[in-house]
Amino acid sequence: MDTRERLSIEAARLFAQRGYHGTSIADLAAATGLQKASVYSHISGKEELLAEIALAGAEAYHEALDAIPKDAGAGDALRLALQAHLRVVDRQLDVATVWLQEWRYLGEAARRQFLADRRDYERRVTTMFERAVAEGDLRADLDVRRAVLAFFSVANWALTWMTHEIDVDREADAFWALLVAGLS
Amino acid sequence: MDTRERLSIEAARLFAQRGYHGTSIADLAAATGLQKASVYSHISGKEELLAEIALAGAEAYHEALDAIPKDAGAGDALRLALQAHLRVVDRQLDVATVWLQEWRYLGEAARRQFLADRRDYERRVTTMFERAVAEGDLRADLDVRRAVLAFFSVANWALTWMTHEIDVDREADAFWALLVAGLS
DNA sequence: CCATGACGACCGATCGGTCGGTAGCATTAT
DNA sequence: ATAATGCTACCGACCGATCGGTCGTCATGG
Repeated sequence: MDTRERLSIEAARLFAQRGYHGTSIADLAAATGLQKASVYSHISGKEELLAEIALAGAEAYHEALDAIPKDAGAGDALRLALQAHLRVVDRQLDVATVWLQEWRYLGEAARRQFLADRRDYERRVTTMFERAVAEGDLRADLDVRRAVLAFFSVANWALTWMTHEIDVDREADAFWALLVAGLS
Repeated sequence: MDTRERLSIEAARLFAQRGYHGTSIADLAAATGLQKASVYSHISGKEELLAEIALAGAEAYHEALDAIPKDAGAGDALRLALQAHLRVVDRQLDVATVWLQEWRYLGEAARRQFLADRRDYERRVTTMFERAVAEGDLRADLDVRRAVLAFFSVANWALTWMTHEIDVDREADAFWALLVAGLS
């Protein structure tokens, strides 16, 4: 693995653990076994790393949605979407953490890109809910806005309880079943 | 309002907005119209403010639960608990944000206290779920652990969409109804 | 008269970032 | 085949700015 890639990975780890402002370039250099000055042979500044990680998060979520079979039923596609989201959280926990918590420290340009990507992602899931209602897989009188919020609530809160011991796909299925069937 | 209280309020606002490490004592002094040195007439250090705000969050959540009538049915008590939580988010958005996002920068002692308070809070809600199942207000085969996680997912994700235009109690009721009835 | 709170000046440490220089290696010219 | 060249990654030393925090002083009001 080349040095540039190691910098990204270690930066994601440190940003997720100590926060963007709580991580210094000296910390990052130490974590990669470099001197501070050497870090700047690979990056133009600290914020470049944050932007890169945040956009990598968006890409991961979008790609996870892309992998859902096009011929899946609308209801089942949502179950797979929750699986896809939780898989990203599990396999790229640091990136997902930065994506959720540290994006607000992005500069103007990168922040705009981030928000656009996130809005697209939410839009795709919203469309899936609308399809599921239209196809009769979900209640006809469903409040789609709140349903989408509930979906992302569960999906994003997973950051706080996710561990590698968990069977992610099973867990996602169980949560989806709970949401679909209701508590009563 | 005395100076010490203004410091707490402005600190919560700044910590919520820019993060703990992204907020300097100079920022806080400017926000309260003081000189940096004067801030230290009221606090012993930056971390004291973070600890105070984090513990204030815990207190707010616990008090909100306390206000639920003891004679409410177990199922209805959970609806009221979601109301109570969302009311804290709405009325003390800054404190709730720090409680959720910035607590990890607490020192050892304060962190332990924070985690204990949060565990107690989760325990109280878990007990309410168990009662609701026992009393037949929720499904007998309910997976309580996942149900509690779903509850806190929705409750805590509210930070991201809460605005003062929203009728909090109605919103909480609508979300609770959605969780109880399910998506299908 | 004295306790409190505000203040300007200052502290050592660390921040993000820059500088000139060099070791190592591949490409090219002789 | 060898010497000169160019390039990349790395480094120690350093930059001005800012960090959290301290000091001695002074004004004010009970």
